Amino acid sequence: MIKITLPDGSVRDYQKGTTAMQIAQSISEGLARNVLAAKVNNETWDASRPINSDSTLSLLTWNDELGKETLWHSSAHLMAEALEALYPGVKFWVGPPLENGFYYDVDLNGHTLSPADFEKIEQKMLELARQNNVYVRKEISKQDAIAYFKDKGDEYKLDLLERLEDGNITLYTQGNFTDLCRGPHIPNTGFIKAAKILNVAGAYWKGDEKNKMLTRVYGITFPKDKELKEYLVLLEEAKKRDHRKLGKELELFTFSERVGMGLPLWLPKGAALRERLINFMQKSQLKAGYLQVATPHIGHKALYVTSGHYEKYGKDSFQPIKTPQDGEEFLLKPMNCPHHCEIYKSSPRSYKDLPLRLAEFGTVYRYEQHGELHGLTRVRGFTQDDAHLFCRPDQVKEEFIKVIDLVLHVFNALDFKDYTAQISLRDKEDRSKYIGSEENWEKAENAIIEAAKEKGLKTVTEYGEAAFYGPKLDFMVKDALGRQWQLGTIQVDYNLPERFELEYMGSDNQKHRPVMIHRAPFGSLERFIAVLIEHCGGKFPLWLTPDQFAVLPISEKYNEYAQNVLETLSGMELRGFVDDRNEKIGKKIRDQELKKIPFMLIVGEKEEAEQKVSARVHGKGDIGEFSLTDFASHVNKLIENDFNQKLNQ
RNA sequence: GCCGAAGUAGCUCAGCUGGUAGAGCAGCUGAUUUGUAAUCAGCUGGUCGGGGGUUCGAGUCCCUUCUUCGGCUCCA
Repeated sequence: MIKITLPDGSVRDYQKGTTAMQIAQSISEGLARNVLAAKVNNETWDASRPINSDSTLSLLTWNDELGKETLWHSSAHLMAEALEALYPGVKFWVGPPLENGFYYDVDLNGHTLSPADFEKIEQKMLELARQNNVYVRKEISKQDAIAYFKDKGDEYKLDLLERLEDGNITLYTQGNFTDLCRGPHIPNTGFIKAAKILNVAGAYWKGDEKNKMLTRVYGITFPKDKELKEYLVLLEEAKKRDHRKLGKELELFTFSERVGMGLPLWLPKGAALRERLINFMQKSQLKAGYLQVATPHIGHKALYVTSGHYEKYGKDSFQPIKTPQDGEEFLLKPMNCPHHCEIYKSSPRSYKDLPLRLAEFGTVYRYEQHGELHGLTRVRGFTQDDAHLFCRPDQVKEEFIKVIDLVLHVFNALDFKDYTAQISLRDKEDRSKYIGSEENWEKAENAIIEAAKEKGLKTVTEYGEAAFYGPKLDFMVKDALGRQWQLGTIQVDYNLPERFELEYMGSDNQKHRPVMIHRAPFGSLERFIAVLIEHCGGKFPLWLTPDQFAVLPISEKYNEYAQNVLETLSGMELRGFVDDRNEKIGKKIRDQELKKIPFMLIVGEKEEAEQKVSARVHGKGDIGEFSLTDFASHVNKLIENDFNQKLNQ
């Protein structure tokens, strides 16, 4: 007999070799019907795998992340089986589960796949699923595994096998499909009741652009058809929040082929929103002891040779601009730090001057590959809320922590709760990608790790994500469709001060080298606004929104009063406009609702007589009559409360 | 840059197997003077992304190029 400890702490005795599924059955039939996999001593196992020793056990269902993961992983196998049935000769690389669904990388062996084929694949998957085929686990010797895939002619699996240790190799078979796989899997294909192929895309084999491109087929499955329908509705809703769509609808920004791809043009409403964000940041920075500087859009090539950027990115940047007569080379600035280093150098610095915090909303230009451009989130010209802090080595941690506070202040003010703090360190394998001494990197990486720890940030650590001159703490936020983007970034840098030979006079009357911290809470204003738009679905916070109100006269007879209302409210620092089109009030309301204007102020005979407005809230409806001063204080109070509430969290 | 898909009026889209472009909204003009999510009528508007080709004839077929979309690679 073995002792099985369940999550509630209870201990039960079972026969040696009992499976999680049998244990589930012993608890309740209903539970057994929903068990997808099991966690045995903290390892995820097949529910059908015999347990041979005392263990802790939790049963995984669709409600567990790991349960979902297992179902989707098994679904990838099911899709592979369907693909193999439909397209003979396809070869398989890997097919992992994702946060939402799964994919499989396949070599279609000359076949092509397009959205028109999706339904066929879905149908095949469901047909196979209905066969309730069991996922059979089989431990196999490396030799036999190699023989199997050699016979099948699947060189990708052979490549995978090369790196696996003998004695640790398992195959899973369901129906007619056998895959090299660590598992675990759901008990049988019958758990998969709904399937949707989402899209296909190319993906380099092993993620290396020198390799062949495989076809990545994305899909998602559910244990109930209803859940698939709900998911598809959710996807549609998410698409409505896409900043590219809303940016057009709300007249925030546009692009022009003639101006050039990836070069956003800010329309008046978008520019106003941008300005407001800049003001907000400037105020926050002023309080935090920053000094505003301004530098030009180009810099001499020598500047970037010094910084190391030229060597690292010279080929992949916009190429130098030459002066007509002496052929001097200038680069569009891809970042502000070299300019700021020169500002630092413009005068001798004392230890008493530090930290020196130089801030600039600097517009920078980077050559992004054609296929990379994406709305406002990936562009070729963008504005950073950049600043560089020059400090003494003993100030690094404190300064770093202050910057974290500033970033969190900004995220809080804009209600960004769902972010990931990512510590981006060097590639463990390849150090050739970075400049600077081992010692400096050690110091910089430790500074970040310690500061993040001290602030109690929940972090994930990614190796190979550091900048070439230093490690970073990046704040990642997801867009409407779940794609993750880097917004805020903080970087500790011991290298640029060395390259620019930055110095300060210490209390010991000796020259010392300062440490630099690069930081940008928004990161890029363009990207930040993109994520902000998706985050609030175009319904911006009142303090930020381009137009806070629209005055809607009932008929043209009240246009003049409407103008007076606008002027009065504008005088009270509120923003809005008059909709004096020759339209009925219902039409005006509808249009301004669609434009997501927070307040609609309806004025007619009664309002004019009483010198009032009838206010209506976006998405809610009529909230009654206000005098103009009452309305202004109502709005200001809402803004104030909103801020206090958020910033006190 | 790579793989795949798409590009028709300012916007959203229709246009079957090739027979000389169509709707709604927006815009303009007029009527209406309106009370809480679309007043009515008329009009304007497109070298169907660009270039080349096949054909008697191309939005539709072929080639090429640009842009956009979904990913991959990259991201100072």
